[in-house]
This record gives sequence, C-alpha cells and structure tokens, in this order.
Amino acid sequence: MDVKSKIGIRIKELREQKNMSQKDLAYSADLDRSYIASVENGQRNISIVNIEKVSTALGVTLKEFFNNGKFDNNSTGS
Amino acid sequence: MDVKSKIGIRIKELREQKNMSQKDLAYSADLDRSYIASVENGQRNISIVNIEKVSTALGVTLKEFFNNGKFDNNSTGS
DNA sequence: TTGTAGACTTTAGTCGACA
DNA sequence: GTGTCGACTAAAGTCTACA
Repeated sequence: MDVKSKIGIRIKELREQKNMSQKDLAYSADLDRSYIASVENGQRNISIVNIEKVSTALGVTLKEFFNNGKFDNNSTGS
Repeated sequence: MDVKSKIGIRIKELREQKNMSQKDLAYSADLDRSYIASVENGQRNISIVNIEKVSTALGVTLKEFFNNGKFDNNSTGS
C-alpha cells in the first residue's frame, strides 16, 4: 500500500473518531472539502504543511499522527 | 518554528548521522540535489511521497522520522 | 560540498456543480 | 455526507550553472 493511501486512511480514522464530517475538517483545516475527499481516498500527494493543518484540526501532533502501525514500513522500494 | 524548517533540520540531522552528502541523498532518494538543499533550509513544502523517499534513503520509517521532539507540537495556529 | 537562481513542466490545491 | 469532474491558479519539483 502506498503512502498516499496510508495518509488517507489515517486521516479518515482520526476524523471519524472525532465525529467530524469532511466538511467540518475542511473548514477547520482551512482546506477545500473536495480536496479532503480525494486525499482520504489516496488520490492526492498532500504536502507537509497541509498534513500539519489537518493534524492540528484533528487535535493530534505530527508525531502522534505518524505514531501508527501503518507507518512502520515505508512503501518506497529498497 | 514552522514545519518546513523542522523537516529540513530533521533530514539534515539524519543525513549527517549517516555521513551522506546532499548529493548522495538526492541520488538515493531519486530527487534533485538542489531541491534537497532547499528542503533542508526550510524553503520548500515537501510532499508526503518525497518525505517517504527521503526517509527510505536515510534508512528510517516514516514513524521513526516523525518520532522526534521537534514534532511534539504543531506550528499551525490553535 | 552546499546555496541559490532562473526557466521550465507537472501537480497540488481551489471552486462550483451534480450525482 | 461523500465522490468526482472540469477549469482554473499557485506551487512543487527538475535541470543547468556558478559562486
């Protein structure tokens, strides 16, 4: 599984834990809702600045965001 | 301090631990050397795909990359 | 060995609309 | 509430070159 998908799944799981809609998250992170949708579906290569915005909106630090089994192995080839 | 600078410092510290030059890292991560330079100096908003490439080239997982005091607090406002 | 600059191509990210 | 599409603007990332 590639990083874009991992990030998307992580965002979605944190968002649902907070009972937020994509619209809520988009507003709170100051990003476009349709963009959040495509990121969650692993279609977009999100930048670090926006990952931080989303993390903040979800109430976690970057460290916490990445402190998850999904990120225990990189998908990049050797 | 903003995320772009934190990422840059983190990359540089890991790179120096491995005794790699920017050129080595660029080659290994399949990115441009001048680009690595500007990322290390906090001038670029690197994307997640490239963060993973760099992490892999540096021999750490994404989890390890972000498992660092610098990422304990987000710089994004409230 | 690293920083930066300029010109370039590709993609991130916005916005409105509709299923 | 979410996915996607099309058209748009801003910015990522490449490449060559020189201090």
